[in-house]
Parts: sequence; C-alpha cells; structure tokens
Amino acid sequence: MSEERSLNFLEEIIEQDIAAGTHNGRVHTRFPPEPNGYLHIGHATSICLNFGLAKKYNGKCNLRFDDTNPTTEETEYVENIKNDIKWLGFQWDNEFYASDYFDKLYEFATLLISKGLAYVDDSTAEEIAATKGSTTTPGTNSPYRSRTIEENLHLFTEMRAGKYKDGEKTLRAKVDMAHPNLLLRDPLMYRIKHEHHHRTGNKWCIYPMYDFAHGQSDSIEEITHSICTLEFIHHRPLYNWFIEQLGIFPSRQYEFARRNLTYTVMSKRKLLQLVNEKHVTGWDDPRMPTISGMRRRGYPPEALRTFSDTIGIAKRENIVDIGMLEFCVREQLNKKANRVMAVLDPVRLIVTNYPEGVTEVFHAENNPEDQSAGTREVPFSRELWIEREDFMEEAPKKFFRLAPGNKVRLKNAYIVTCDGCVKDESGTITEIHCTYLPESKSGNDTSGLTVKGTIHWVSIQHAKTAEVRLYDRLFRVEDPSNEDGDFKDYINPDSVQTLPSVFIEPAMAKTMPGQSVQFMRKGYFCADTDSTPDRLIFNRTVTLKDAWAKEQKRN
RNA sequence: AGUUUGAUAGUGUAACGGUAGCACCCCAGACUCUGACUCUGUUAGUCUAGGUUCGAAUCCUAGUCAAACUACCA
Repeated sequence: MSEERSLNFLEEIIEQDIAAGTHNGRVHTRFPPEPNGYLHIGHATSICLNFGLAKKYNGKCNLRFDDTNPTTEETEYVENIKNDIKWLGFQWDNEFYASDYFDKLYEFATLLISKGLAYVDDSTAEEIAATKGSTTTPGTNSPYRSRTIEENLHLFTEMRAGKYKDGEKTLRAKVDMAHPNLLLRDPLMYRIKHEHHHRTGNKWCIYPMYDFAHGQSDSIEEITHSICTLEFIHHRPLYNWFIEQLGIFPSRQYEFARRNLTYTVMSKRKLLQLVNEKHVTGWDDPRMPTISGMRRRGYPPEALRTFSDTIGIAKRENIVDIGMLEFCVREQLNKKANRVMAVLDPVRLIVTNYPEGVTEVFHAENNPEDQSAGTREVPFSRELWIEREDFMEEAPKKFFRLAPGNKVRLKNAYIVTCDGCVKDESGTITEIHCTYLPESKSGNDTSGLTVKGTIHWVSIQHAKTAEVRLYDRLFRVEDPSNEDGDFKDYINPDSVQTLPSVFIEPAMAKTMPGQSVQFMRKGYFCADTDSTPDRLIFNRTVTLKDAWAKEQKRN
C-alpha cells in the first residue's frame, strides 16, 4: 500500500482545469528542445514532467524541435535528442518542428501588420538597443514605427524575397515602448538571416524569433499546458499578447524552477566548452551530466526517472545533492546488476594447504536480490588475486579482513586463516599466505564457524583482464558556476583514473557493451561502448556505500 | 535601482487556518558468505518584525535575503 502522494503545483493546475472542464478536460503537453546541443539531466526532468503529466492524465505529449535559428542548429542534434528521449523510456505522440510552421507564422505576421500591430524597422541592432530604455527609464519610439500598413506589408514582402541584407531590417511588434517589462517594448518578431536551414533549406531568409514562434507553435498544436523553466516567466505576457491579438487557440504557459545538481555545470554553453576544450572526451563522456554521458556511465533510465520523481518540482531556486541521484542509481542497479568478482589492486594470496594443480568450480549466485538471475561458475585454485587493501600486517580491532591470525571467508569458497606475508627488499608485500578449512566449503559448510569478514578474489590461473575506468565528480566544488573566476578552474584533476589491467573472473568475458554488473564490494560498473570481447573496458558507474572507508576517515 | 519570482532540517520536497511530515545525507544499533542490500532508532526546520485569529508555515503589513530579466539566442 503506497500512500497517496501529494500533488505538485502543475498537477494541481491540471486537476483544476480538468474539474472546470477547460478544453473538455483534455491535457496536451510538449517537450520543445532546440537542436543545438545534447540533452542533459536538467532536460531529463523536463521530459519526465511533460511526458509524465500527459501519461498521468491520459493526454498527449508532442516532441517539437524549436528550430528557428539556422545558425546553431543541426540535424545531428535532432537524432541524438530523439535517441535520448526513447532511451529514457518515453514515446512522443507527434514529432513536429517549429520550422513546419514557418508559412503559418509568416501569415500570422502579415495579419498583425494588417491590424497595425507590427512594423518594419530599419534601425540597426545598436539603435534598437539604444532606444530600448532601461529598467527605470522608458524607451523611445523608433522613427519607423509610424509607417503605414501598406508600406509595412510591402517591405515585409521584400524582406522575405531577399531584397535586404542580414540585419538591414527587422519586423517588430507594436506594443508599448514604455512598458515596465522590457520584453514588451516592441519586441522583434523576424530577423533577416541568409542562411541554410537544416530542414527548410534555402526557402527562407527571414526567421521568426523565439517569442514569435513558441506560443504560436503551442497554439497550432493546441497544447493545453505549455511547461517551461522559470527564466521564461517574463515572456509570458508576450506569449499571451500574440495569442490574443491573433485570436488563436489559447495555450497557457506555466513555469517551474530548473534543477541544478551539485558538482557539475548544466548550461549548454559551459558543456560545449568542456567538450571543445577537451576537458572531457565528448558529449557522452561518462563524467558529463548529459543523458548520453550518464547512459555510457551506466546510469539506468529508471534511475533518472525515479530521481526526477523524488526531487519533485517547484518554483524556488535549488541545487540538488548529486548523492540523491547516486542513491537512485544504486537502488536500481542493486535490483538489476549481476554480482561478479574483480580485483582492482591485486596482491597474491597463496592457500598453502590447497593442492597444486587442482581447480575447483564453485556455483555462485548472480544476484542475491533476484533468484531468477541464476548462478555462474567460478574457478578456484591454490593461488588467488585479492585486493591489496584487504590485508593488514598490523590491523586495528575493527579490521575484519586478512591479518595474521584472522579468519575470513573467501566469497563463494572457503574460510581461510591468515598466516602471514612475504615482502621484497623494499618492504612491499608480494605474497600473503593462508590455510583453508575444507569443511567450510560454501553452500556446504559444516565447520560451525562464523567469520566477520568476507572478501572477493580471482583465481590467478583463470583470471582474465580488463581496463577499468574509475570516475569521480567532474568538479571539486559543489557549485562551480558560483565560485570566483572561471568555472574550469574547479575541474577535479582526478575525475578519472584508468586501471589498464584489472583481474576479473572468467565469467565476465562475455559482458556486452552497456551491460551493468556489480564488482562485489567495489561498486557498479558498466561495460563501455568501446568494450569488445578482446579488450574489455568497464566504467565505474558509482561506488558502493562503504562503511569501513567512513570509519577510517574518522580516525 | 525597476519588474517578476521565490524563501520550511545540511539538501530536495509536503502540509491549502487545526499535531510541521517524507526522501537523501548524518549519527547509533540489528542483520549479513558483499563493512553492500535490508531493518530499527536518533539528530535537525517554518527568513525577520508586527498584526488578524481560540488557533498562522499558511491570511495581512513592513522589512531582509536570493534568483531571473535588461541578445536581430532559445
């Protein structure tokens, strides 16, 4: 029995609308990315919101590319965005492009000119900025503001026909140059750009501005609830003004606070910089907060969805602890990922009373959380690799691993007693010796002993190797954008550590790219997209919680 | 400075005039063939000052702080 969750403010609005019979209770949202970059975790929240709301209220959600600026937009981005949305687990009802509406938008503009509500302005960008006024002073009217309707219609036709150069003329809405909201001081509707568009080619040389495209696109699609982030709140009066003056379907805009995450940056500009300046290997670098980066890192889509649900939605400034995301990732992977043994920092363990040349095969359960995951074969022999940190010559009381005289369980195998170690001239430990108890065999233990510690291992003779990349946070500080100086000064120099040759158990040889596993006691790892059976590569998705590490930190 | 938003444990989010709750984190313990998972318990909060009211996180007034806006980007 799950308790009824309280509604977020958007759900409240929608339920009120449904109760009031607005649009006959129909709910239709849209996700409107600009195809000029890759989607990141912030977009994921918006995707979950828009698609989630549509699903919850039996409505629809469109995917609409906001492609009104040919300078920055590319088809490559379109494909990646679609891929990311699908991977997150959502399917749009319609795939649209703002550029689909260029003809309609042109008609709308002509209509506004005819109503005396728009005019062609010859002012330069500088002149427009100069006459805009400020927050405390009103702007002044453009000298071209009083052109006749006929003249405006004629000039606008010429603009479209390509008679003018970039920036020579613009189409502006005639609203109010003294309006306290700067956005309503005769905003630009169209600008001239003699550029090739990724979909309309060279058909147009004038392109609508965001404000003259977004609301009308919503309206054309009869979007009922147009959900966007807080910075568009100032645009809402303009959004409504165009819809009202045009007399078209009254879509309504609602704003929520974008989600920020600790230890990362989210702006497209900054992410692009990280890519271009090679601080990361690409948009899908596992350290990036992009959806493609998180996918490559091994974050499951379910985790991103539950994260989005868990953090909720509101209108206040926020910065969510990345630990919350990592919790959702672990929660999901704990249920799904098979357990395997891998030794990252090896040291040799010799079971001195185990016969030489003998191999014993154990059947290990793949996932204690999921019996249906089955078992796998794990070979055991006299010489094993174990984790260097699992042995201490002089151990504190609370150390439950190998130390002279201590007993531990070798996971899935036997209980062993540590007898000591061998060192080289420099004092480095080269071998650890132990003796095993034959009657403590896993699954058939008659020894009656219980031990405090269990460690993982890999048989030296049977071990395979893999490259392992240990990822950490990309930045050293919680909010790099909010620190003095350049955000790049705060990049974590140790955000990735590559271990070229880690020992893994043979059952892992067939791990497929994208597959997640748990390296027991070490963390969740995901086979990289570049991983092949001949050259296995694993990315650390997230560590396991480590109470022992915490304990040590305290001392 | 103007406009607009907003302010609840460390973080995120509820409570819609009637017991300030949930999740993450932290801490203590139980369990454990992963020091994982799971389970139990605990710490900790209404920006400030007035007012209305039997009763205020919630309503009113004033203040404080924060963010966004001031692109021929979206």
